[in-house]
Amino acid sequence: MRIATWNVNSIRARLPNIMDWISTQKPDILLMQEIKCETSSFPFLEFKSSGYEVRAVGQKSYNGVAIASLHPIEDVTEALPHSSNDEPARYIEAVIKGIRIASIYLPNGNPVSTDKFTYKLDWMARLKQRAIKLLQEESPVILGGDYNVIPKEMDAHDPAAWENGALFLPQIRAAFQEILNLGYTEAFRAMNPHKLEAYSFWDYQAGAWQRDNGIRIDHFLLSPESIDRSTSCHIDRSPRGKEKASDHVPVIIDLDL
DNA sequence: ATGGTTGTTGGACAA
Repeated sequence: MRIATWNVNSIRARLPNIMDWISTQKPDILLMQEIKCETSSFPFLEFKSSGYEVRAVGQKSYNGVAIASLHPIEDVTEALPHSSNDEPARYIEAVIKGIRIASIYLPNGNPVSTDKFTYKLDWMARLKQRAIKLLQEESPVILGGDYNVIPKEMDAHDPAAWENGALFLPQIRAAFQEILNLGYTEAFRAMNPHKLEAYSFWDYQAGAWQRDNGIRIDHFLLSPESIDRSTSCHIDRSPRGKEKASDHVPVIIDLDL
């Protein structure tokens, strides 16, 4: 079982790249973030022709998350608990082959001195509550997506450039660590403890990709029941070098099921 | 310090 997460930065702008990647990697499940379209505008037919069922929750212009799967998607939840009606489209959760799996687009939180930062903290607190609830099922849980969190210094090419930002401030890293402390494992670092220059995002600006000035902010958090079944986790940076690339690349996890 | 880029849109805003 192969599961990938990818912030695609517009599903419509990225469709050829995504279809190309899917046809070679053939993930059983692909979690997507920043589809940047309303749910009704999602290119469901293109995915269906590649064998994928898709459940999406979108909105006009911004945000939006989706789950594409070769296997039946059941028991879909389209928002975090305690969301308001006008909540941005940042969370979708479902059950696939007995795995409870979520596609997460955690708020960026910048600028730090605005309500965007407090919204990020509030969102992380609500995610923690959901994570607690899901652990109680004592079954495989996989929370994948763009967390907008750089966990450690080693996860940034230039940590100093990020130290006062909402992706790396101690308060944010602590909130991320709180979720791990519940009993979740951040799969990439657990399975590649010393790997350096393993990034999942490079800004479009200032030649960040050419300089390998990246950060690792796209993560898989696994419950004990799912980390026990995982065999590897890696990042495929190759899509970042293509024409019309997203600024993020896919993170892939393989499981024995 | 500023600007550098991309996407959605048709001017900012978000990242």
